[in-house]
Amino acid sequence: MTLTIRDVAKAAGVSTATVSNVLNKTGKVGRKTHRLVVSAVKRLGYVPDAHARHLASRDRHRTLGIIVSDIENPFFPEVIKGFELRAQQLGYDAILSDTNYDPRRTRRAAERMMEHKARGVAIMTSEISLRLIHELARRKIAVTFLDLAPTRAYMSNLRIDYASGVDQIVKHLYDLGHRRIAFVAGREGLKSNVARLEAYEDCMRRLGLELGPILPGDLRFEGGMSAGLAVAQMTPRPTAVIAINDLTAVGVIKGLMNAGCRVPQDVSVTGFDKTRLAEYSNPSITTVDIHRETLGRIAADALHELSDSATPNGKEYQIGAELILGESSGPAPVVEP
Amino acid sequence: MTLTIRDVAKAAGVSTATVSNVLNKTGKVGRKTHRLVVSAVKRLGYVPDAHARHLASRDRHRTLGIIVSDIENPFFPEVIKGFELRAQQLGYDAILSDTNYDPRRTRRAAERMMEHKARGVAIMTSEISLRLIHELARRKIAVTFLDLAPTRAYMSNLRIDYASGVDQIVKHLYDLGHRRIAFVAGREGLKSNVARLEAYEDCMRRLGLELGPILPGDLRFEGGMSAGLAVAQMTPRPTAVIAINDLTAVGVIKGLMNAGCRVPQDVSVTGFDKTRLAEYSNPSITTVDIHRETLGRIAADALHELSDSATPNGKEYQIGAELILGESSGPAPVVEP
DNA sequence: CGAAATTGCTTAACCGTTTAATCTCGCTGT
DNA sequence: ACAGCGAGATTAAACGGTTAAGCAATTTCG
Repeated sequence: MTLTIRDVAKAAGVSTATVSNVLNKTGKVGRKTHRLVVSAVKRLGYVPDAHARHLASRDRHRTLGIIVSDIENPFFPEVIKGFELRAQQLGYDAILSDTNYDPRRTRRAAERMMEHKARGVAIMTSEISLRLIHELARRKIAVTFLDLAPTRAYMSNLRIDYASGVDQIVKHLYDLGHRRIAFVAGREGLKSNVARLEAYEDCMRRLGLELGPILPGDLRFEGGMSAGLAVAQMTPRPTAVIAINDLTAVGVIKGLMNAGCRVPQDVSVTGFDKTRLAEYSNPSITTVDIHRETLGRIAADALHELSDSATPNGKEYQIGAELILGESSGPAPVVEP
Repeated sequence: MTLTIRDVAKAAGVSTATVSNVLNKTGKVGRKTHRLVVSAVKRLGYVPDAHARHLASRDRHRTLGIIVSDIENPFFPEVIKGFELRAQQLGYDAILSDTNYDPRRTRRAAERMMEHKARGVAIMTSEISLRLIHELARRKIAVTFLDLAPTRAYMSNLRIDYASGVDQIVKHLYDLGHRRIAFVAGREGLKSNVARLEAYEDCMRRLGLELGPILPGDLRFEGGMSAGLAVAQMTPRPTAVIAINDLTAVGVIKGLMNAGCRVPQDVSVTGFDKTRLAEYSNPSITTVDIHRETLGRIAADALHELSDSATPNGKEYQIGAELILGESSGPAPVVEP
């Protein structure tokens, strides 16, 4: 019924093996025959069956998977894009699963990767159980994690250089004359958030500055807004606020403005992650870009390397971060007498 | 080497057919044997090979594809989410391809769908050639389009109700007392943009209003900003601006503000699409939500229906739109003497 | 009680490719 | 003229499942 390699073989007057050799460019086919086959393929509009291919050749055709927690989170699409592009370049078929923060769907996602006989899986969510990780390891499926520790066999770790990002922000503010620098935190459970907070504390200490007030946040607009309101009423008031992410920063700005503070004239505000929000909010936000597309690309590279080498030792990769200047940060206000 | 159904069969002391029947819940297996098999599967940690499954049973295991032009465009992630979720519920495996507006990659995407023997493909990009569409049709692969016409066999169309969305915006502004309402356009080639412009003209006419100035835009921040500047300098100045999308609206607001206009006291501004931008920009934007997740869900449903029925007649589906009130629109300023 | 129907399981062919092993020639070199 | 050799093609056995057909044991029923 469906068009198979046999139909092509018949049409070209050769065997299926020859057609296969042409399709896979093994170079074992003579010029004349090659032309015959190619033209038959064209004429019939033949497209090989991916499943049959995968099944018959465990090595030539491979797939790489990526599991994200929430495709709606603007962090991920760029990562996915980088991942897919690189995977494609390396000759892999890429499949994506979204867990939606749901353990059941996370389990399904991992199963899907196994079912599809993925060579490697980039796990871009922290909500994954050890059981699943072990199951992947047992099948010798390469894995990359995001900001997690376990660099064991078949596992590499992608570390985002939050410290450097935070350093750049703090130094930027310091250079602008800010000394009282507040911090609006995110969720305590999240490694990435904790890392940023620690980097902040670290950097402040190194600069010999007193730790500014550390306010709670929720990674959302609302949390930022109440933090902004709180900051506006402090005495002495911090002259700068470092928010855990852009969305929080937008909230902080709104809160400050509602309380009558000008940004950045009275208070400077910075974000993190360089979302579109940072660029288009009003004022635009000074933030940190953590090369997400690069992250995706490196994940693919890492998986490729792991699954390719005979001795699959995990590595640690660093993803850089870069300060992006916006309108939300400016010189510290001159001290009142 | 890899764990196969034969290993499970051996471990459970039954035939592979029985294992298969248990796995597929055909109900042809006795209770005792069933338990035996299930426990063997658990014990060994067996996961069936998706490729072999697909190959062996062309009907039980099916996949649905979705092709988007740019996963970074915040419009798509939600659509994808709705699509994947529904596809999963209907028992399909969903695969995604991103074309990045590149015809070559669009071609690859379509080929991938054919290789994977997708039952249906939701095409969420307008950059697709007729050749490709015909190739899909020839293979009897169901297809859904976005705002395109050709409702033929194996093809359904998803129509976003832009008219209703625009109507709601115009009426909302009208009710607020606005009479001079400008429009900032997008790209001329895009159906969706044209539809919005036409709906605007239509609605203005029905309300007996003079068509406000129609300014060029580029779907981007910059275009919006220069439009905003332009509007600020007009006499008489429009009291409201309808932007083709949220990003443009943000630009318009920035432009207006830079020119000394207050939003919404002097000029009201509205967007379209309800992106995060609308919610978090300052002021937040009055916009139109076009239920994207629903769009994805309906796409999956449509494909399911097409590929399932014996007479695959294309249908037309409507996706609703809903006005979302923000801070960027308010009562028209009182007319100066 | 024996034939017929039902239940539960196995056997083996098949899905559409790839690929190792094998075969067929036309050439080379002696 | 002939053994030896490649290049180029074919044959057939996988790959890991599904499923129609067949068979054995048990149940149903006249």
